Amino acid sequence: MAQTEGAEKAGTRAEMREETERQILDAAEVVFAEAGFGGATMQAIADACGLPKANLHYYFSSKEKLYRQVVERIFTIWLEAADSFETEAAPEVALRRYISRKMQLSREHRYGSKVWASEVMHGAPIVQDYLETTLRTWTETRIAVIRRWIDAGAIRPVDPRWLLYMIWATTQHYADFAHQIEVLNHGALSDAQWTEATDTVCGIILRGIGLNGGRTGP
Amino acid sequence: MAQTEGAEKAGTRAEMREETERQILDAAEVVFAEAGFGGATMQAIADACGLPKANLHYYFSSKEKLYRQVVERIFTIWLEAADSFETEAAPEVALRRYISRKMQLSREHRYGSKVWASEVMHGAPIVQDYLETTLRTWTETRIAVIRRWIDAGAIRPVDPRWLLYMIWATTQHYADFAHQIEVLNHGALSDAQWTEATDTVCGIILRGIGLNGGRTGP
DNA sequence: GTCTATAGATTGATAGAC
DNA sequence: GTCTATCAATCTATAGAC
Repeated sequence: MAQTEGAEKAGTRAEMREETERQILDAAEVVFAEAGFGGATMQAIADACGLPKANLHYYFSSKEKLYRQVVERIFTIWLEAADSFETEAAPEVALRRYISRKMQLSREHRYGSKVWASEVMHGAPIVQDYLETTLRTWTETRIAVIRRWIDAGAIRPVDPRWLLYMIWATTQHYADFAHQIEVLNHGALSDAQWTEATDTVCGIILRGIGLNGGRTGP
Repeated sequence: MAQTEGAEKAGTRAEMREETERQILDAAEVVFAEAGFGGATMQAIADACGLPKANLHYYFSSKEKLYRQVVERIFTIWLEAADSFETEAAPEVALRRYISRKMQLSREHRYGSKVWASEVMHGAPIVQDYLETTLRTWTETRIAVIRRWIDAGAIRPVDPRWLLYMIWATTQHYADFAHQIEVLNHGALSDAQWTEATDTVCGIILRGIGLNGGRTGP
C-alpha cells in the first residue's frame, strides 16, 4: 500500500521505483517537448503525472538531471533505429528500411523527437558529447558505406552527408512540425497518409540518387 | 546627444526609434533562438544589445509582444522567399530557384529559422492564425501548380504536400540543426560546401520527381 | 527617452511531518 | 516513500528620478 495509486501490478520495491521513474520521464518528455527546457516547470511535469512536485526531486535530484535522462532515453531509441541502416544490404533495401523506420519513429515518438530537436537547436548544452562521439562515429561508418555504393556504381555520386541530412530532416519534420502539418491537413494524418508519405519520401530519395524508387518496373 | 551610443547617423526622432527597435529585435531573435521563449530573459536580451532592461519595456510593452514582433518579422522574410516559387515557370526552374532561395535563407537567417521552428514545435501559440490563413493559402496555390505539372506529365505523380514538406524540412534543417551539422563537419560549412549541398538537394529532389536534376546531358 | 531601484509573482529546491 | 509548507533566487514589469 506504499503506492498511492494502484499503479499496475506493483512487484518488488525496485520494480515500483522503476515504474514511478518511467511515469515521470513520460510526463517530462511531453512537457519538455511542448514548452522547451526553459519553459517547462517542475510543477507542470508533476501535474502531468499526478504526483506532488517534491516527489520529482526525490527521484531526480534536479530539473537538469531529469531533462538529461529524458534526452538520453530518446538518444537510445534513435540509435536503435539507426541500426536499421544495414551496412550489408543493397542500397534500395538499406535506405528504404532506414527511411521507413525513421518515419515510424516520427509517428510513435513525436515528443521525443521534439525534445531532441530543441536540444540540438539550442546548441546541445547537455548532449554535446553524444554528438562528438556516438553520432559522429555512426555517421562516419554510414558515409563509408554510401561511398562504397558510389564507387561500385550502384548509386549516383552524391556527397553522403547531404543525403543523410536530407533523410534526417525529412523524416523528423513529420514529428517536429507535426502541428503545422496537421493545420495544413485539417487534422492528423491517417494511416493511409502516413504510408503514402513514407512511400513518397522513399521514392523521391531513391530515384533522386539513381535507383529505381518504385517497387515495380522501370 | 539623446542617444547614449553613437548609433549610426541618427536622423529624425522616428528614425532613431526605428533604429533602436531594430537593435532590440536583432538581439531578441538570437536570444529567443538560443534559449527558447521560456528560457530567454529580458535581461539577456538587454545585455545582448547593450541597453538597460527597462528600455526594452519602453519600446515593447511585454516579453510576449517583443517575441511576437520577432516571429512576425521572420514570417515576412519567409513569405518573400516563398514568392521565389514562380507559378508560371517550368518545374525545373521554379523548384531549383525556390530550393536555392530557401538554402540561402537558412544560411543568412539561422536564428530566425530557429525561432520559427521553436514556435511551430510548441504548437504555434503566437502565430496559429498565420498558419491557418497566409501559410495555408500559399500552400494550396502551390499544390495546385504542382498538380498541373503532374497532369501535364511534366513530373512524376507525387502528392504535392509530401514534396513541399521535404523541401521545407531539408532546407530548414541546415539552419535549425546547424550546430549538429557543424559538429559532424568539424566546423562551419564553407562557401563551396553550401553550394555543393544546395546542388545536391536540388539534384536529388528534381531527379526524384522525374526531372533531369543535373544541368547537363541526360 | 534613459536609467536605477524595486515591487509582485513564479520557480527550483528543501525541510520535516507522516 | 509520500506529502505539505516554505525558503531563496530569479523573473517580468513598473515607478520615479534625471
